[in-house]
Parts: sequence; C-alpha cells; structure tokens
Amino acid sequence: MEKYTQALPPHSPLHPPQNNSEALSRSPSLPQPAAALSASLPSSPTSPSSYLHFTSTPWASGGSHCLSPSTVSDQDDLTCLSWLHQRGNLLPLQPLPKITTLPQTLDPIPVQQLPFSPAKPPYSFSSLIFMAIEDSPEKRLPVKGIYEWIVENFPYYREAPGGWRNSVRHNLSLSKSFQRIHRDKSQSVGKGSLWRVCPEYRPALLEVLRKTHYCHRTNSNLLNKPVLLEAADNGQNTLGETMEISDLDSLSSNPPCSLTPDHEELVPMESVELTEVVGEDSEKDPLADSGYIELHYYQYQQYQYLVLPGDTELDLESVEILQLDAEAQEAAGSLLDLAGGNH
DNA sequence: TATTCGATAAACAGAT
DNA sequence: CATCTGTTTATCGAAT
Repeated sequence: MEKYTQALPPHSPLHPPQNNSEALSRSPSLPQPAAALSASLPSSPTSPSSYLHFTSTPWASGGSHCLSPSTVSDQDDLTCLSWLHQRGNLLPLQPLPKITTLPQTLDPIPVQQLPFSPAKPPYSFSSLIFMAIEDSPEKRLPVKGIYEWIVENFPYYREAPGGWRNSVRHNLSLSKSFQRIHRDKSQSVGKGSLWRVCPEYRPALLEVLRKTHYCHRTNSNLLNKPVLLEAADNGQNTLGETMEISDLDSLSSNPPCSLTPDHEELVPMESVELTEVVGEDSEKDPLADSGYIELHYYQYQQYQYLVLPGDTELDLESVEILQLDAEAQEAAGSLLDLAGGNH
C-alpha cells in the first residue's frame, strides 16, 4: 500500500499503518536530523541567510504561480510549498501555468467549442475549498475567490450549472474546517468575509486530499489536468469510481479551532534541495502548484512533517514522510515557533 | 436495513 | 432594487 518510511507519533494525521523505517524513524528527543534529512534532502543545512518564502498564487491574478513578492502574511502556511517554484536551485521547476491545456481567457468557453466535457473532479467541495484557500497567498479567500479558483483549475465547473456555488457556500458554512474572517472594513473590497482553513483541521484535509488522490490515481500523474481531460475525452473512467473519504468528523470532538494568528515568515531551509521530483512532463495540477503533490511540510501537534516524494514518482503513493525532530526544527528555523507554538 | 456523508436545491436575511 | 453572501433546512443517492 502506501510507502511510508518513518515513524510517526500516535497522533499523526498521517500515521502509517506499518513499515517504519529505522533510518528515518525519529524521536523528537533524539536529535539526528542530518541523517534523516539527508536521506531525502540531498544537501545539508547551510547558510542561515537563505530563506524559503511561503508564497502562492494571488487568487485573483489568474497568472503564474509564486511570483509575487513575499510578505509576512504570504508565508503563513506550512503546507504550501509554492516557494519551491520560486527557487530554481531547489527544484527543477519553473513557474507553471495554472492550466496548461485550456486557454486562460476571461470569457467562458462555449460548451460546443470544447471537444469534450471535462469530467467532474473527484474532490469533495471541502477539498476544493481547501485547495483554493491554501493556494492563495494569504491563505484566505473570499467566496468569490474560491469560485474563481475552482473554475480556473477545474474546467468542469466552468460549464457546470451554478448550483455548485451554492454548495460551496453551504460547505463553508457547515464545515468546521473553515473559518470566516471579517474583513477589515477600511480595506474591504467586495462583499462578504474572507475564509480560511482552520489550522486544526488542516492535517485532516490534507489527508483527505492525499487519500482522494491515491484512490483515484491510475498513474503517477492522476491529478494532472491533461489526465482529467483525457479521461473525459476517451470516456475512460479514470476518475469514475469515487471513494469518499470522510474522516473529518473524527475531529468533531476536538476543541473548536482557535483564531490564532497565521504562521508566517521566512524559514531558513537552505538544506532543502530536491531533484527528480518532476518528470519530463511538467504539467501540473492545482495540488502540485500548491506543493501538495511534490511535498508537504506541516505541523501537527508538537510534530512537524516533511512529506517528500519518492525516488522518482511524483505521486502521493510513494511519498516519504520525515518527522523532523527538535534539531531538525532548529535547522529549519523553528517552525514550531512560526506555527504559534500552541501545541 | 440503518446510518453516515456529500451533493444539491431552496428559502431566507443581511450586506453591498 | 439587484446581486452577492451566509445560514439553514430538506432531500436524495451512494457508501458503509
């Protein structure tokens, strides 16, 4: 099944069923980060003067990813690794277009001009909203921004009846995973509030995404838009068998998420250097644009995880998860502190 | 078979 | 006034 190569704490959202790797197994109290990190991170920690900027695509720009200057508020998330796209020395990634197979026009494409109808994405609305918000520079979006992100990244919704927008709003209101944030009236542009992901539900949302991805993959690039489109084109049921992952309710007993300030900033992780994370076909999906496919880096409780792709495949089936111990955290700039240190 | 969950529709109120 | 946003309720189908 899934290839995890380390030992996660009992409360890990990605606790592996088995196959703990001794080489990557970590105890928070046993510093040995170099070996752990070097297992998947070729280079070792170096200059603290280099920092990784956690940034992402401005939701309204519709343009390329991760090109906007980083601000403090841009860097508040541990899961978005869009900064990877900013650093040519880290990844052989270039800023990727959001949609490589569809014209990025503002005008909707008439259905009759499309060679086929895009297949409905397998993701639940919660996942779509999650991706949209996480792909925003400040990890918060207005409803309209969520709409636009979904339409931009999933052509299905470009043509779908408008009811899905109602579903988005319904999901935002109903789901505990999302928080409504009142806008600063002095700077408010547009109606409504901003929405963000409740930090405590982020691991679960990530897990849902990961499982959804895994369950629907037929190749290593399941989520690539071309695959989605080709599947629809060929009438293949590449994404047909939906498997709903509903583990969010397992968190329903958790204390209500707090409105702690976003984590942010610059994280010294010069050591992170990845190669071979992208195949020759660099067409990306929205998850990949946000770093979900290539790599996750997030905090859960007192632990932090660095989820790396496997040797060559860029899919979540073959990721490796590294639990960063205290020393690694220090080398990485103490992300615990950045995360608020409330765990 | 009952329950759960997600999707969908609809109604409504408030804000812009 | 129209539109958008947010909430709530209800229903349905699929999965468990």
